[in-house]
Amino acid sequence: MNVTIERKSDCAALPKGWQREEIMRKSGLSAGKVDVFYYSRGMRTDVSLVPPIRQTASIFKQPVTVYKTQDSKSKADLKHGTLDKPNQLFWAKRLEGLRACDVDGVELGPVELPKGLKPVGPNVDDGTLLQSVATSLHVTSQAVTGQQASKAVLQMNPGVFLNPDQPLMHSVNINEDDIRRQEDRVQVARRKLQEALKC
Amino acid sequence: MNVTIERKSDCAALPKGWQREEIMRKSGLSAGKVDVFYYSRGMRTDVSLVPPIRQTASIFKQPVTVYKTQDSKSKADLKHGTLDKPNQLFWAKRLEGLRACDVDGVELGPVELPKGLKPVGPNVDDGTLLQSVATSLHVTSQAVTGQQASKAVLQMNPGVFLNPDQPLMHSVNINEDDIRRQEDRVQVARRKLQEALKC
DNA sequence: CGGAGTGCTGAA
DNA sequence: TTCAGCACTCCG
Repeated sequence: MNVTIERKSDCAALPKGWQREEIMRKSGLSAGKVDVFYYSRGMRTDVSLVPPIRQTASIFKQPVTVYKTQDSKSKADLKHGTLDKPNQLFWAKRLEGLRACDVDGVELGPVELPKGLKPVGPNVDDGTLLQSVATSLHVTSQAVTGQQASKAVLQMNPGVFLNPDQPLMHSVNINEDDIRRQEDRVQVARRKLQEALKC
Repeated sequence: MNVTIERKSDCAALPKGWQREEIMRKSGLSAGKVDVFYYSRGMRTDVSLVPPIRQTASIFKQPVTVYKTQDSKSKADLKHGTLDKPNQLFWAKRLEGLRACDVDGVELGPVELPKGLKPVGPNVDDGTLLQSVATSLHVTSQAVTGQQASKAVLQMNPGVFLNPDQPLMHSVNINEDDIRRQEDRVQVARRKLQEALKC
C-alpha cells in the first residue's frame, strides 16, 4: 500500500509554532482512518525532547530532570495523596564509614569530587557528601539541587533550614560555561572513540 | 477511596493451578492503572525467580542471564531472522589506549581484574580484556562466557577458533565455591548497610 | 511503566 | 452512520 506522507509543516490556521501531523492507521478494523496530532514544538520523534540519561555509574536509569517553562502541571501533581514518608534529618550520616570494596574485599580509595560541590552541615565531609549525593540520585525522583539555605543558617539551625530531601551539599548553579565545558568533554571523548573505531 | 485487595489465589474461571495477580502501577503517568498477570506456577513476587541485576558500574540495566532447565524457548528464539551483523575479529583491540577520565580530564589508573579472568590472543593484556568484557556486558544480550577454544589453538589460529561474539578472555567456570564466596560478600555488605541504617 | 497504535462508543 | 475522544493492548 502506498501512502502519501502529509507535509508536517506549520499550518496557516494554527497558532504560531504549532504543527499538525496526520497519521494513517496501517492495520486493524480501522485501517485507513487518519489520526491527527498537534504539537507546540518539535515532533513526536524529536530526539531533543527526550531527557538524556544521567552519566552516573548507576545500575538504575536516571533521566535528567526536565524543568518546563510553561505552567503545565504534571500529572503527578494533580493526583492527591501520593506523599512519601518524610526523610530523617542527616540520614546520610548513617552511611558514614561505609565504603565500596573490590573483588578482594579491599576498600576503594577516596573519590575526588568536582570543585563546585561543597558539603554543608556539622561534620559533613566530602565522603558523606558523596554518599548523600549518590543516594539522592538513586532514590529521589526530584531534581537533585542541594540545600537552598545559607551555610551560616544551616550550621546554626539545621532542624529548621535543612531540607532532608536534598543531599548535604550547597545548591549548585550550573551556568553556560559549565555546560560548554561539559559539552567539550563529551566532544573529546567522542572524538577519541571515533578515532579508535575507524581503523 | 478504599480498595479491596484481590486475593491472589486460584480463580474458578482459570485452569487448575493457574493464578491471577493484579498489580497497580505505583507511579508515573499511568499510576493507578492495573496490570494483570497470570502464572502457572510460583508467583511474581517470588524473589528467586527474578534474575539479579549485574553489579557493574553501568548506566544500562544488565540482568544476569538465566539458563532455564525446562525446555521453554526464550522469546528471542521465537523471533526469526533477527541476526545481528557479524563482529570483526579482535574488535576490542580498537579500544586499546582509551581510558576513562575524571571530571578534570585526568585519566583513571588501571583496574585490577579478578584472578579468574585470563586474557587470550596475541598481545591481549588486562586492559584490553577489561574493555572487551565491559563492552560485551553492555552490547550483547547473550551470556558472557569467554572463549571456548584452548589457549594454544587460539594463539595458533585465531581466525578459525576465536569467537568474536565473546570477549578476549578464557572461558570462566563458576563453581559452587565461587557462588558461596560471592554470597558471603553480599552478606557482609548487607550487614554493614543494615548496621548503618538501624541507628 | 511509557508510548505507539488500534478498538470502542455515545452523541449527533 | 460517522467520528472525536478516549480506553485499552501490546511490547520494549
